[in-house]
Amino acid sequence: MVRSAIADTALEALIRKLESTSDLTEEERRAIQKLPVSIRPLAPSQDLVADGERPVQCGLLVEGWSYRYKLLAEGRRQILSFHVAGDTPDLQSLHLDELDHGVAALTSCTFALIPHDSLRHLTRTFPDVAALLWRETLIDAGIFRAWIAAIGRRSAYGGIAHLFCELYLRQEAVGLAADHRCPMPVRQTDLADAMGLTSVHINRVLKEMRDADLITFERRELVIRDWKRLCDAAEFDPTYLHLKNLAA
Amino acid sequence: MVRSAIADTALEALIRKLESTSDLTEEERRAIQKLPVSIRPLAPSQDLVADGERPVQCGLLVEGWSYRYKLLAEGRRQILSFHVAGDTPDLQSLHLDELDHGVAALTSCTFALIPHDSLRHLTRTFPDVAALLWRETLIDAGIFRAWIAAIGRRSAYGGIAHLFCELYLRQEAVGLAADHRCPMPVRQTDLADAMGLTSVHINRVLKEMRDADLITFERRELVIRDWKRLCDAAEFDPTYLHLKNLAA
DNA sequence: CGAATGCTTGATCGGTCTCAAGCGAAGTGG
DNA sequence: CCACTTCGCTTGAGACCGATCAAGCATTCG
Repeated sequence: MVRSAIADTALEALIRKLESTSDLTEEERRAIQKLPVSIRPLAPSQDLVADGERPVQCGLLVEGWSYRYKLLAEGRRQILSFHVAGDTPDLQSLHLDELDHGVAALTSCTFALIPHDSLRHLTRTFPDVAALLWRETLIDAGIFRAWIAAIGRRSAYGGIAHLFCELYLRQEAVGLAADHRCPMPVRQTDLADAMGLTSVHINRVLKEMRDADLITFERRELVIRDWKRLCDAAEFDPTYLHLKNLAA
Repeated sequence: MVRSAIADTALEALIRKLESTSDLTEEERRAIQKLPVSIRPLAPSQDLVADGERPVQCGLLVEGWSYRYKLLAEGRRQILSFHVAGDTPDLQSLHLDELDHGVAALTSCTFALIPHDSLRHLTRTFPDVAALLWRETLIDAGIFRAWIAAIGRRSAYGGIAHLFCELYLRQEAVGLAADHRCPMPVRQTDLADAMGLTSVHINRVLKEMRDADLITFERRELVIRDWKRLCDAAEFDPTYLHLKNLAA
């Protein structure tokens, strides 16, 4: 386990995320800060963990974007969620041995890896910290539920709008975005695999949204030109994200 | 809190479910048995909890079927999951105050309600029990992920086949099904709202599956006439259910 | 018996897919 | 510094899966 500045930064971010919901005691904070951490940089489309693996550690995303995915026959891919700094996309491996999906880097990104052993010891010692981590996985599940409704009962237009609303708010919540603009380093094929559509159709819908002056893109950044109308198009209700400060 | 035979039965079922994964100590078992429980029968399509509510208890399904759902404009409905005896469809309310979806009865059914306070006390006292309940919610999330891939990147035929595979195995795992036949009290509209399709199309696909001699229905019971071919059509991989005894 | 509910089927429509081609930007190597 | 390749975005034409609208039928239940 290498102890580095980036490791400390990662754990600070984790603490801040947990404290955004609830207070930690000094003791709990210290215990988290003392977690052993190793750093793992990933190149775009490289796997953090593959489908079927049995990880012995959890990845905390420190920088860049990653995504969860499943592969099907004939090269079909379903993206299950996108992740930004502060997320822990394989936290569930703490209690489910075998992974039912892969986690890969969307952009170049950096993970902080925390051994299961240490996390289990932490959660056994501090039930309140366990509850907070549990809560993180529950919010994750809420995001999946919203994703199901986005794909299942929304038009392509509405579903994509919903995704944009979510990704903007999640980034705003952790200080990665403001002013209705946020990083959006996804390719149109990624959007397609997220929404269960083809990239050709994604392209046409995005053009429609641009023509409607809802959004624009500026160098891998999403610019939301009319937040209210975007939310309406998405039938967006942010409850499921369980954010404290809903500035937007 | 009424103490009744059905309450004891409900908690026994919960204990059996938790023990199917891991062992409980005598003390833990006793603590669960002592949980206060009230019984709540529901008529078909009646809500256990509505979207936006802040429950102060969790429902353990004792008998019958229920489902999670979200409503959208113009009467659109997305069903997020189906539930059978032993499931706890609003367990997440233990750590997420506001519900982001409704839970309703599909058939007449019975819930055992356990106060959050008692569950919190239990999980704080017994970290291993907390871990097991946490695990339940993680499997739930895995089911959502599978559902996303079923809707997003499978044909109607494949998606419905996937749903049937899942619902059969989940029932088999808790002793509610065997011999490739299981209760399936869902109407075609329910299937439609689960898969993001119309009931008309569901009807046609079911006819196709019957014609292919994959399945039949006998009085609200699904009969799987060719498990292997059904799994193939579904591209079904049961890993995500994390079942111990995969007889099928 | 009538009403309600859910299943079935037909005809037609439309949203999304498929196949195909062209374009621009960003590397990469000579 | 300029081919050359690669990758992602864009657009068109035609096909298809699933939606919509509509009607009839069977079963259940009051």
